[in-house]
Amino acid sequence: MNSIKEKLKDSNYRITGQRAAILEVMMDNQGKHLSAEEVLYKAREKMPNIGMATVYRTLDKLASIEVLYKTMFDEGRYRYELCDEGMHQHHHIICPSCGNITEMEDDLLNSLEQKIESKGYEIIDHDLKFYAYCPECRNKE
Amino acid sequence: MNSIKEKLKDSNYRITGQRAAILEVMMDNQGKHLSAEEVLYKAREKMPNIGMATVYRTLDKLASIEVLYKTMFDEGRYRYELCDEGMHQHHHIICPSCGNITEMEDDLLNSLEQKIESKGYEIIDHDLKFYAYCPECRNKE
DNA sequence: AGGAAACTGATAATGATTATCAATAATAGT
DNA sequence: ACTATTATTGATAATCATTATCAGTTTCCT
Ligand SMILES: [Mn+2]
Ligand SMILES: [Mn+2]
Ligand SMILES: [Zn+2]
Ligand SMILES: [Zn+2]
Repeated sequence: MNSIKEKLKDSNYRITGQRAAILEVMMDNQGKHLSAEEVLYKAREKMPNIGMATVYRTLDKLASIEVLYKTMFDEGRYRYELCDEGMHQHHHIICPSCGNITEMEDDLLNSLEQKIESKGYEIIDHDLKFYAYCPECRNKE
Repeated sequence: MNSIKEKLKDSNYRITGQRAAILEVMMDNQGKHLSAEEVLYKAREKMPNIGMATVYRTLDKLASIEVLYKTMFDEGRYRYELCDEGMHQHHHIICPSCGNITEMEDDLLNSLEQKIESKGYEIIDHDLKFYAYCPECRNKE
């Protein structure tokens, strides 16, 4: 949280009550993937007058300084979650039947990344989604 | 193209002039990632009265029977391309500086997929994007 | 050919995100 | 603490991609 405030200051971003509230929401919900609307409602519990535009602006700013990931899980809206400290984004497994999202902590993309870097690219991050029926949904068949 | 028509019939989809035109556009542009709007304009060269709604409907139908991939490259709109026959979607490398998209033919996700399947999932497909500065953009620094 | 069912284009509606702008609040320097 | 500068805010309107509606048309099976 301290390093987050430093990141904000480094980018000339001021620390306002609204931003603190949104950060709190994201930290209270680690592991979840929240939409902007969900963040708005949760933030209003701490700060009733916060507006939608501020939520969007803040989420985007926090994503731009790598405090949050901003991911689209194929439903036409972005979802946000706290970044993993110091590593690339973890992978997601999405069940096309029930919609549940599971996380995968292992990276295991080294051979692919080596191949890409050997062609002269400089990798910043990656985004890997698996579409897979989850064990529960498979049992229902 | 024959197997595509069979896939359409199997799903009770009729083969109309509009759909043929859209399929032609996608085949004329293999390797490209077209937005619905781009498909509309190219399809109108073959069939001037085709409407936007038909393009959206057709692209979605073709994606649902695995003739097309529908992918969002973080610009707020979907893009479509012909599927690779009989294999999972290839990977994409996106340059955050110039926006160019490169393809990667190697799959190389076996160890990850094994791990997921050993937990009881049934993998349908995956979607892997690398964000990486391309060789050209790196030279400009 | 005949008829059920699928399809079409024009248009309106939706829904997420972004832009605008006047009022307010956070910081840096005194 | 006071002030000037500059960033930020909330309300609102605007944008833009995608979907829904619906009456008229086309496909395709028998
Ligand atoms: Mn996650
Ligand atoms: Mn591709
Ligand atoms: Zn499931
Ligand atoms: Zn580039």
